[in-house]
Amino acid sequence: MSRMHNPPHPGEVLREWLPEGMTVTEAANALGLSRVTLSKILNTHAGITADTALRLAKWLGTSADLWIGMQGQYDLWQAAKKPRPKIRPIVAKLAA
Amino acid sequence: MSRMHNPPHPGEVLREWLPEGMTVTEAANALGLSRVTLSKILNTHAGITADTALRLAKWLGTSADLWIGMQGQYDLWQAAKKPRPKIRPIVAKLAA
DNA sequence: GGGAAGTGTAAAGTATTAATTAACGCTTAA
DNA sequence: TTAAGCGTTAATTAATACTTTACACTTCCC
Repeated sequence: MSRMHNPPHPGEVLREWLPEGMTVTEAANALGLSRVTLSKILNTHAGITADTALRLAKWLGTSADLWIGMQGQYDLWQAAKKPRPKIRPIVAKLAA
Repeated sequence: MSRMHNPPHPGEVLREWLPEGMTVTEAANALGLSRVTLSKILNTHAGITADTALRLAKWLGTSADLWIGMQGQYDLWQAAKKPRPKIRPIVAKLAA
């Protein structure tokens, strides 16, 4: 089902992965990103791209999937908040 | 693990969900998208956004997750093909 | 033959978003 | 007081999705 309400922004989660005492500047350098870009992500002002997910995976030893999946959940949740035209289900699913 | 090599573009998969005989034009109308946009998706010339995933979910009775996840896998695979600076793992994970 | 419908694609325009570098003001620690 | 780190803004560049309009092509049907 993959239910989840109000999934966290990936940046919040990434925060928890940064080793104690590591500066944002250091992390940005390690990832080959600018300090501004990483700061934006960590403060939920930018999202994680496929490219960034791959960098995080290499750096942290996680799957890239983890990050891209998290971003997807977040995006879906945000998009669901916005108005959208009513869409009629293609067929009334008749089970019985 | 979520391993997958060469994951299909979501548009290819969407193709299979369209009922026999339904025209692209009809499907686009049902989804509230322009014909051009849907055609691009089906021909793998555009991706599926969170908004589009929600429309597909409503229309087809699937989860939105399915589509956004598929797009994520596709994006990751494409991104992985491109060059990226070498990134040193943060710590050599010493298990023993 | 000739029209109508459906399709793929291209072009032009709008909007969003991620990325960069440079710069500013703030806080904290030496 | 200086230096480092941080968050944030601004200006720029680059993608990408989406729209409408338009064109060329095929297929089907009279």
